[in-house]
Amino acid sequence: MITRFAPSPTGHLHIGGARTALFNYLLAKKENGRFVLRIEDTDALRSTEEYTQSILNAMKWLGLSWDGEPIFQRARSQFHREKVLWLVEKGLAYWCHCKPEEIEIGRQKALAEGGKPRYDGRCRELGLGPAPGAAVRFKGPDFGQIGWTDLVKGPIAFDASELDDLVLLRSDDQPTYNLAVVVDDIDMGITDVIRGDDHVNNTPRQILLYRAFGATPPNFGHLPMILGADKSRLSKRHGATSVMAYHDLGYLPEALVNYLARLGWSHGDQEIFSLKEMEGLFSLKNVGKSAAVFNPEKLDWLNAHYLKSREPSDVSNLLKPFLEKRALALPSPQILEKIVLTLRERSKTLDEMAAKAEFYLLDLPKIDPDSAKKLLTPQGLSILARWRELLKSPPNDHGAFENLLRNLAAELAVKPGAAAQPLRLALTGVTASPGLYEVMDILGPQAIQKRIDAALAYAVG
RNA sequence: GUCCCCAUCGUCUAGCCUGGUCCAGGACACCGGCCUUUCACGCCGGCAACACCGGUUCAAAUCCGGUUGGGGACGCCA
Repeated sequence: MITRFAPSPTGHLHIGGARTALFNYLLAKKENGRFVLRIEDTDALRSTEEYTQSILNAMKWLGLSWDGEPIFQRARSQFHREKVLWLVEKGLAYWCHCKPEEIEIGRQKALAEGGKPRYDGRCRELGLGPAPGAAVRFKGPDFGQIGWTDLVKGPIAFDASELDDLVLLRSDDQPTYNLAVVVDDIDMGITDVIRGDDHVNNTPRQILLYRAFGATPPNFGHLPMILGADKSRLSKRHGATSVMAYHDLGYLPEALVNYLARLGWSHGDQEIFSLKEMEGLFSLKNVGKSAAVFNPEKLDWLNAHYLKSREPSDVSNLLKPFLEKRALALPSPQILEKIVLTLRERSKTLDEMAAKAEFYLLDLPKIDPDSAKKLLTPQGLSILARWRELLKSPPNDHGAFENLLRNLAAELAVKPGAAAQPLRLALTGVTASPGLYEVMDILGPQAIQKRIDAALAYAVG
């Protein structure tokens, strides 16, 4: 089995493309086949080197390694051209001298009259030859059915009369998508073409081309679209759509891969899958037929899960760029790991974790004014003053702090929570934070005193 | 408009092929509770769906037909 992912470098790798790539990758792995990458850069105007690199990077980040070197389609245009000419020679394609503008007018008219816009084939039997501005069209059948058993959707059939004679070679001598895809898929020995739903309409045309070339068509499988919350096709206005945008937001590749896989595919009730595990489990039989809505909350949940289950040292390293982006000084690896340990159950993304880490890394935390108003009251300040005394020598384990807190609460006749909050505000600047013992363990005795002093001064000032 | 595809909780889905074990299971989200120095995490519990109509059958989420709704395609883009 040989599968392929064939993106056109006219944009960054997006969510939909990534899932297509993932399913092709998974299928090849499951069947011990090959997964190849082909860059469809035949649209010279819109294809760029930057996008090509961006797509390759995104694939690597996701862990979707391909076999062999990527194939660049543009480099093969001469080969494609020869194949077109061969078709003309065999009488399976013909030169068309129609002006694109004229055809466009006919198309608009047909659409306006409620019909299906299609080329009328007027140059078909004219026996025209090459000429400036001429294109080559495929000579399709006039009747009959073209069908296949789709790997995900089951039997699909089109009437030949629905298909017009598609252009194979543009008037600028460049091969078109449908031609290049078929020629390359044959040449590369692709056995299974797994792609987006939006290609179903191309499939009968491509099957016809396979036949014209005397080749057996591969298996086709069309994956349902991914939709936004409003059920329309996922696009920029639904938020981040490029894979690397999720990287920048602080998502882990395994979370995104896991999420994308479950968008359409399932294996019973299981929700958590590693890429390796899916490689053994994947099957197109378990891919649904209907479109799926992209749900960022579930992605968040998965990301939080992986943030918690990955090695803290790994997470520390991944977190560094996000801290740097916030211009925060990096602590020692040991301290950073401790910080991660206190934050990973409270963060959905690395970026959120970096934001939450700020109070540790700043010289003094930013005191939230509203919380200060509530907590740095005369009573709060006296509690804080007591803490200042008590913490001259900070507790050296969780139990010791627990005792300190309970004793103080008893002495002041308040609940432990009430005794703790002023200290929390002094140390972290906010009222919701990791456990106070863990925070103090990370800050160390000097910073503790400094922060308490600053909080006492804050209230006074 | 024409053609193609799709239709189970708000969302992702299991079940559908091989009808009864489904007054429909899991997950996210949401709501309640427990735990608790705050917030989270975790644990426990709850809310919530077979689009509609007809047919086949002793029996339909499951099979068939239609309706409605949604998506996609209709390029000398890919």
